[in-house]
Amino acid sequence: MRETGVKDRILETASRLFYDQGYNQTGINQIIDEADIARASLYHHFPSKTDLLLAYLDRTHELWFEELEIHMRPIAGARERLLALFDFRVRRQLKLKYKGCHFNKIVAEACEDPQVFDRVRAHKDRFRKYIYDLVRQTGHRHTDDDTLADTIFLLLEGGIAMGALYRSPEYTEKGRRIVASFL
Amino acid sequence: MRETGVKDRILETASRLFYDQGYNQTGINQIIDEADIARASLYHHFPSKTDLLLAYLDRTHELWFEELEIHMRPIAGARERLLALFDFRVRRQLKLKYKGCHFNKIVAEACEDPQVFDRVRAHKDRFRKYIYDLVRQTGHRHTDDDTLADTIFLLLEGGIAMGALYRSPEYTEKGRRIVASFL
DNA sequence: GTCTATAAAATGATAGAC
DNA sequence: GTCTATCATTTTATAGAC
Repeated sequence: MRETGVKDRILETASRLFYDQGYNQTGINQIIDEADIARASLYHHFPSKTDLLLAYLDRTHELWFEELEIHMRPIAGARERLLALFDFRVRRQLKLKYKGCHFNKIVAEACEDPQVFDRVRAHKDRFRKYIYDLVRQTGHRHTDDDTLADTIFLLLEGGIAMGALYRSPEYTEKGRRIVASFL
Repeated sequence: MRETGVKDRILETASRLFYDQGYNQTGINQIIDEADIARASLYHHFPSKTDLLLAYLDRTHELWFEELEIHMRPIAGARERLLALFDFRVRRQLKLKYKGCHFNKIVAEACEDPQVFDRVRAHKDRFRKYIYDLVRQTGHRHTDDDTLADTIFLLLEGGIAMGALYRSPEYTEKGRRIVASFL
């Protein structure tokens, strides 16, 4: 069993469990069992559970934007691309069974660790910038360039949160229709 | 020490800790210590930690709408009342130090208990209806009565979530400005 | 109803052999 | 680097005296 294989399997298993069950409800023992690795192997690669959490956030952040790029690649036109952000989120909700935003979930678990907050903020900041750039391309040259971008961002965040509660994409879809009426 | 006094003190202490630290990160022992009651007294009034959680949700729900009523009472006019919803949320964010929505936090902690989900949905349903009723009073007799209400609801939810992340009321305030431009 | 003592299991993390 | 055995805490919950 190659080292990288083991390390990856640990991180993949931990990622799945952290998202499905919650970080605090996932014990080290369960990760060891389900990844089928030795106890000491986990602590060799990740000295503490917090290190595993930070690696989870980094990995999820990377995968998130990779999937976004794949989704957005074939879509042309700033207006259509803005609406595609909602489609991207709806598709993810379906795929992930409406368990909400990976990052907001971790913040909600009352983790006070500043390293965690920094990573989550960095993730949201980057996505917000992505929206802002698209809005500018629509030709909306009003003073409220940013207001439109903020609206889209908040509707997406609200839609994901309510999707997790109602186990439904309907709020994200409502957000899409609202934005479509603006553009 | 009267029974009701003990029971109330347990629930008050648990409520504070569940919100500040998170439900899963709060142990029964800490509640017993900080409420300064006997171990068996807690289990007498609340047979399990889940019972305590359900009582917390019920209590928070009641207090939430009581505080909303107090905030809204002096405000006249449907438009002003709709905007006052944002002010109410901003004021709460300041008071509660930006720890987010009590109810969304519990859902995010990956509690699968249907009794929990039912209570959180009931809370959101009631607030959503509150918004819908106000929107109808504005005279907005468009087909998109509900769309406006949904917009307000989602902007509020997104604002609270981002408030918890950025420890700032700015996103809720942005939501207010967005809605003010509609009305 | 409240008390203390304790159970039974799970937690995150470490030691030392190989 | 991987293994097994184990530690010290902490977890939720119960028993039985008063």
